Amino acid sequence: MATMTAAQRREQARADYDVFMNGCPTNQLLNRISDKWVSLVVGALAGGSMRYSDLGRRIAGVSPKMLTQTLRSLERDGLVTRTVTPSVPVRVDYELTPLGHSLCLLLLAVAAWAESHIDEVHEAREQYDLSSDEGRADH
Amino acid sequence: MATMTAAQRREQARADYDVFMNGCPTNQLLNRISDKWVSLVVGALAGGSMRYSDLGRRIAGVSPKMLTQTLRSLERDGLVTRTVTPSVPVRVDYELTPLGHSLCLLLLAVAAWAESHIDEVHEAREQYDLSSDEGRADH
DNA sequence: CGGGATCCCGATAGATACTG
DNA sequence: CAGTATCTATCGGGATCCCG
Repeated sequence: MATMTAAQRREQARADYDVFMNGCPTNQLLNRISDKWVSLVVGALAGGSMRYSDLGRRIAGVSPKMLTQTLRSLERDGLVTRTVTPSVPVRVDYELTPLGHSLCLLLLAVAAWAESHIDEVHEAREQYDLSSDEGRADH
Repeated sequence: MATMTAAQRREQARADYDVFMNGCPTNQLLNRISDKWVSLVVGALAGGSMRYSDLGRRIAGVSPKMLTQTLRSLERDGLVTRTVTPSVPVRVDYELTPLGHSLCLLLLAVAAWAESHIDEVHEAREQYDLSSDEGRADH
C-alpha cells in the first residue's frame, strides 16, 4: 500500500518518532523534571533528609497521592533514597542521592537562566499581545 | 474561621501555591521547555531559519495544530521570529532570536546532563524493578 | 501554502475514603 | 504516620473541516 493518507503517514511517523523519543535521554529527563512536583520535592530535599509528612507540609498543596507518586518515581530513578524506620509509629525519611544532588545543580542552572531572562520574555509577551490587539481593532 | 477540613486547608494552600508558581520564573520556564514539541522545534531551528512545512516534515509526527501552537507560543515569548513573505503561494519563515539561541544553549546543558547520567538512572530503575519483583514473590 | 475553528478522546491530576 | 484504592473531572493533544 503505497497510498497513505496524510493522517496515516503522520501515524507512521509518530510511531518512529516515539521510538526515537524513548531512546532520547534528553526528553526522558525533560519529562521528569517538568513534572509539576519534582522540582519542588528536589528543592525541598536539597537542604537535607525529610519525612513524608514534613514534605507534604512543606510543599503545601500536594495531595498524598501525588507526593507518593512523585517520591516513588524519584526513588526508582535513583534520585532519592527511602529509609523506613520500623518504630511506632512508622517513620519514613527521604533523602537526595548524589545523583539527586547533581540534578539539583542542573535545576539551579535552569533557574538561573529563567531569572536572568524572564524579563525579556515578559517584555516580548506584552509586545506580542499589544500587536494582536491592534490587529483585531479593525475587525 | 479556624475550623477547616484538611481539604479546605489544601485548597487554600493551593491558592497560595498557585500565586507562588505564577510568580516563579523557573516554573514558567520549566513548563515551557517541557512542552513536548518545544525542544524539537528549537533544536530544528538551531541550524537556521525554516519554513512552516519544512519544520513539519523535519519534526515528523507533529500535527499542524501543535506545530502552529508551539510556534505561536515561542513567538509570543520572543524566542522565535515569524516572517511572512506575501508571494504566491505565501511563504512563512521561522527563525531563532538571540534569546532563542540562548535558550538553545540551556537546552544543550540539559541534554549534556541527560546523556552523562542516563545510564545511572537506567541502572537504578533496573535495581528498583528487581527489588519490587522480589518483594511481591512471597505474596 | 499556512494556518484557524471545532469536536472528540485518552491520559492524568486530584478528591475521597480506607488500611497497616 | 504513611501510604493505597477508586472514582471523577479536567484538559492537552489529535483529527477533521474550512478559510485567506
